[in-house]
Amino acid sequence: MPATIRDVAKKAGVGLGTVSRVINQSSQVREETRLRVQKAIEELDFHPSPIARRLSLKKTLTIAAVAPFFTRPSVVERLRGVELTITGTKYDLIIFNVERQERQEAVIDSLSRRKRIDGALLISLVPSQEQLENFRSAGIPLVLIDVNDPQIDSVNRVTVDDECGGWQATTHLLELGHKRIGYISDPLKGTSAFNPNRMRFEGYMRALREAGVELDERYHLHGETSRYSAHELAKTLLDLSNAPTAIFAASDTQAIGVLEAARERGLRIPADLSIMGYDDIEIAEYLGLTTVRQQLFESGEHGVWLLLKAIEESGAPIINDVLSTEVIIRRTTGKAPS
Amino acid sequence: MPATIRDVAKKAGVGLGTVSRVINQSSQVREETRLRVQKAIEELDFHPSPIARRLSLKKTLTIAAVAPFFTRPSVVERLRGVELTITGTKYDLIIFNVERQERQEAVIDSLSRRKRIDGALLISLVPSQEQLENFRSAGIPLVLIDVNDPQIDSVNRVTVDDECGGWQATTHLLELGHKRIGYISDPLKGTSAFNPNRMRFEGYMRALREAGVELDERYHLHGETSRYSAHELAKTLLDLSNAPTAIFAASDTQAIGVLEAARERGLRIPADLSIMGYDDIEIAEYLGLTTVRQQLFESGEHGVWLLLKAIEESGAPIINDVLSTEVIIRRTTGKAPS
DNA sequence: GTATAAGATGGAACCGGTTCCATCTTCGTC
DNA sequence: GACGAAGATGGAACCGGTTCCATCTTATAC
Repeated sequence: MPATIRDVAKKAGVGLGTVSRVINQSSQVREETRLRVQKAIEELDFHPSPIARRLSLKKTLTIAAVAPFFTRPSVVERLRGVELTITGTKYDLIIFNVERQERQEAVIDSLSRRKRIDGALLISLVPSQEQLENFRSAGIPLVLIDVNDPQIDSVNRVTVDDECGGWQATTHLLELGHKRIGYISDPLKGTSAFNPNRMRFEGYMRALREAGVELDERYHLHGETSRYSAHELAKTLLDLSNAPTAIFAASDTQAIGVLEAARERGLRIPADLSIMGYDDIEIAEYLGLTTVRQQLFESGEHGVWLLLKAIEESGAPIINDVLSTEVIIRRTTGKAPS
Repeated sequence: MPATIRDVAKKAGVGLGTVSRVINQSSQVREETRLRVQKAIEELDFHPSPIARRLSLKKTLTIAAVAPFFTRPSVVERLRGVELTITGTKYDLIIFNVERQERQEAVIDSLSRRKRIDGALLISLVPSQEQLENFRSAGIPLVLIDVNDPQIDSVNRVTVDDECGGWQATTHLLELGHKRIGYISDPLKGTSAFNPNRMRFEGYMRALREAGVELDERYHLHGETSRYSAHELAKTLLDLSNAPTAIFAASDTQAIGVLEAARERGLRIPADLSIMGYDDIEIAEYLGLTTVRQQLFESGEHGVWLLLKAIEESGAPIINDVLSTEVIIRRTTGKAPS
């Protein structure tokens, strides 16, 4: 039977209030008493029960992270940031994997019920207005990571400046002398209002505009997210008269499809065609893919900071923390063919 | 203020014991009373506090999974199995990421302190004898996933039949007509006693023996786990007089190094050289790498089953659950050159 | 109608902490 | 040395469930 605070009190010959004060580093204890209690704690190998503390504090000291954990490597990296940051705080982290819509609803509903968690992080998931309202009325602070929907307001968020990312990628290609730059992405107008692709595309356009390059509608193609779809779209681009000399894909996965199409056409990379991805997933390094890196790990870290602040300071302001992006230059981009 | 069980009791005009019985589906309640309580629960939107329940039950209803979460994609897949299986039970899952030795110690020590968790899953991590002893003396059931150390005994485990995997891979190559089959792996005798490579190698040898193929010592090379090291080792193999016509690498990561070496030497794959990996990581599919798939998801699933059994039936026997492997044939293996 | 067993119910005590308030010490001041 | 303020301490009450036991109801048998 593990020792309780009362056992310690008895052994040290003090009241239980005093033991509690020692555990919680209260300054209200005389040094001499503190040592005596400390000694009893060690002799009994006493460890306070986190559950009893939670009940008495009326806090769960638990934070939930909800994410489509395994579908995208980027999410794992974000979670790594979350996990590492929570360690060293007094909070426990419960991770929920959400691969399907119905599970998302079930998980979020169960979390917004009172008394299970002190706060939640939603990663790469778009909650409905109703779900947001449930959290609000339950008084559970929320932080969204990687959810850029402008409709979602008055919720703490950590987002990436995708417009800037699109601009950086395009500018990198422009600086290499490319004028005909293709763009392949997911559909810009989907049922989901959450669309980082829209922002990347805006950045792409701004870069071209700033460089005084004329826009050519034929260069922008949109299909589903898969590599296969990107593969087909890339072939369409390469078959154009005046085909692009560079292609910017809105994700590394799609860039891989483009790489395959180029290989199929016998194009040398980057001599004949430059290719840029977006995300810097693990395979990117192996493939030597030039890409745009988001601060994934840091997004998790910042998310936890925001959440802890929201939990501990009830009047904390709502923050939208926008992280910057960075071009990672590898072997798939080079000077434009002259 | 959320409703408590006492509020419900008052509202329904019953004692609190009765409410508790209704919540816990005890049969000891008259149907009529049950309905009355049910109604009060709904009207008050009452949800029992998991924390109070835990304190009173003296159970944490929490399970920990400890894993080097992000270093290997295979671990993520195992965790997926764990997470999905725990959902739907009454337990919460806390995940700990362990990337360094010192963190492993800190995490495991803190977990084996009483009263934090009801059970733990250690994934792809080798605990010390002392750590095992700590769990045992704290009465916390343990399941090891992907830890094949024969020294570790009397602990529930989910392992993979690596000997069989090695045998299957080698047999696949033998069936394609290869006689000179190289083998590249991590060092077989490391400081860590945990060595699936050893078993894979045993399987490789058994397959050769059974096929009546003579062993050639020069074909077995060992280096560190990286792709770069495998790259170098592969070149050594390919430079042999009587070079192997097939190479079996003990991991997909190492197989990628072999692929690079083959490309560097201008070898056609699989016409000139067949290559097999092990693990079936995500990139393997993209590269068309023939490999050996372990039941990763299932290993997580089985791990949870074993753990729950150990938690709920105190006399449950120790089990070592060995999962089988499967060869995934893709494009890097083919008939031996004649 | 009564005796008895079986079933349903109420609530005190408990799980192991925290906190607040009353009480007791200690110390500085004149 | 007396007095008041500040500091230290003890412990009851509480957090919100579960469980056990005593009590009350109902069903069954004769």
